[in-house]
Amino acid sequence: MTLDRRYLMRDCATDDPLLREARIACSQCNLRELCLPVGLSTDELERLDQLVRLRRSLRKGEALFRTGDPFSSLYAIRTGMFKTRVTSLDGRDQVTGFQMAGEIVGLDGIGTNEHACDALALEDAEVCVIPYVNLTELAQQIPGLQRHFHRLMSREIVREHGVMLLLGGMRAEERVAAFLLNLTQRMQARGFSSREIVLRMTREEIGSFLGLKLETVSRTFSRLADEGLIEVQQRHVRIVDPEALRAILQP
Amino acid sequence: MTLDRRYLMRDCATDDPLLREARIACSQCNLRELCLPVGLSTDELERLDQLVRLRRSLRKGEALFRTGDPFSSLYAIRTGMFKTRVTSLDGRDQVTGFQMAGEIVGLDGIGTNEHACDALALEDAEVCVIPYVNLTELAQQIPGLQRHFHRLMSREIVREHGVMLLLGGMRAEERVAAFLLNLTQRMQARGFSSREIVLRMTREEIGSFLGLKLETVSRTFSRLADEGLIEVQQRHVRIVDPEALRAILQP
DNA sequence: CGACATTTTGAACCTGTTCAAAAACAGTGG
DNA sequence: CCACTGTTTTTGAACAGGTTCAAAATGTCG
Repeated sequence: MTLDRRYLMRDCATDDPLLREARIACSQCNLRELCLPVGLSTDELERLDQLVRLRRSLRKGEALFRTGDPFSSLYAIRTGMFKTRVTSLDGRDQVTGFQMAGEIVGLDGIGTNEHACDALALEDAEVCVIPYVNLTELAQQIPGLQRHFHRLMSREIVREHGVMLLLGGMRAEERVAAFLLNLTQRMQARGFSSREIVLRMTREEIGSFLGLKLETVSRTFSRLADEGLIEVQQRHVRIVDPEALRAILQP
Repeated sequence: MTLDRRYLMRDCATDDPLLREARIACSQCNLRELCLPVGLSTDELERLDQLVRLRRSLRKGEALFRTGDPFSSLYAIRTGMFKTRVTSLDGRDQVTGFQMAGEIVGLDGIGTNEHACDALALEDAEVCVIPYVNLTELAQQIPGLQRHFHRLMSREIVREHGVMLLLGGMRAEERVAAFLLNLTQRMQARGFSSREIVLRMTREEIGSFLGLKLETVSRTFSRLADEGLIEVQQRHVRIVDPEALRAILQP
């Protein structure tokens, strides 16, 4: 499952209209081992191609959808990183996750037919549009797709359990270590170095995700750097001692 | 949608074997407006009856499933309250939710075919066993059921977003207020008083859910009681001033 | 009734927050 | 290309909310 790194890194910003036809089919996509097509037969994959016909390009900062938007589609991220966030009645907000290539966003909208969070592009990005009704129709015919879709949602639930564990009990240093390790792990699964990270989000966004203030995130980075576990230069983070970082999580 | 309160409160502890045949069909169940059957036609409901043929009784403290258990079924809670919790590598655990009648547990297992959390009965309880493969087969034939099942999972994701918001940013008093209001709301939807709560969990379990220590939970209860917002006698909580409680969440 | 678990309350402590200011950086337009 | 403006990041010092440790009170169950 080695992916073509150059392809993933290619410049995906375009001046094209908001929506345009998909030029690359799921069956040809090099994210197919990570994305919706996982486990489908060649035959089934071709039927999936029929479904995912639209792409959408976003500029940095643009919203893929916002809380209250009518729900119609899921989105598979092709390039770029997103954040999802919820906002409480009194205006405080909480980043609920950072999503990258091959991951699906929009599942929150199925429950009420309205999106329940904002999804914002942290950099120029491109997504495949998966109309939900078409997906369910197809899933009705392809049990494997049905099953995979359920798995996807279940994994999202389990991922959130992990975040709750982090937010509920860990201290700042543990949260930051868990965050970095999680990022490297996911980058690695996409064929990138497991040591070099380029953060696409601000300290404040990291803090919001981790339940910390931005100053605490910054200080924790500095401390980990002082101790020689990482090297930090703005948004470039180099994991110097992954083992020590892991050790923070298993005292 | 008023439910028969006496029925919900009935003593459900039995000396029956672990599993036994369901005597009450989904189509007859007075939780049908809350549970899996929501929105199904009479005809479809009868097919659901075929699927949910087993019941399981649990004693207080017993596990419905544990992390690592092979996943085979979802469970619809008929009576009794449950908690779900995850445990980190170093043994700390986090309560991820409290579930009550009409709610579905076990969705965490779909992703990996193994349960990813523990589900424990906080009191004597009874659940309907919903074999997952049968459910998906039926969902394949009944689009409405398929849709409803997706909604169920999506709502769980959104619920967890709310918990993340709570854990990430709220202070102790807000967390406790949110917890109490959420409980009353759910009790009310089940035909109970929205003012009287009997907590089925310890202060420690509440604390674990809210990301607080048990002492903090206790102190916060005491403070809210001093201020006249609630009355606390051990596990009996009476909401004296619901508006003031809500006001805590919208400063 | 007695043993054990749960809850309450107090006081000292600590981690992360708040407020503030300087430094580094990014984007803009001349 | 550089200067300029606004944003992001770093760091310091005082502060506060929640934790920790401890002990008493209350409740529960055999």
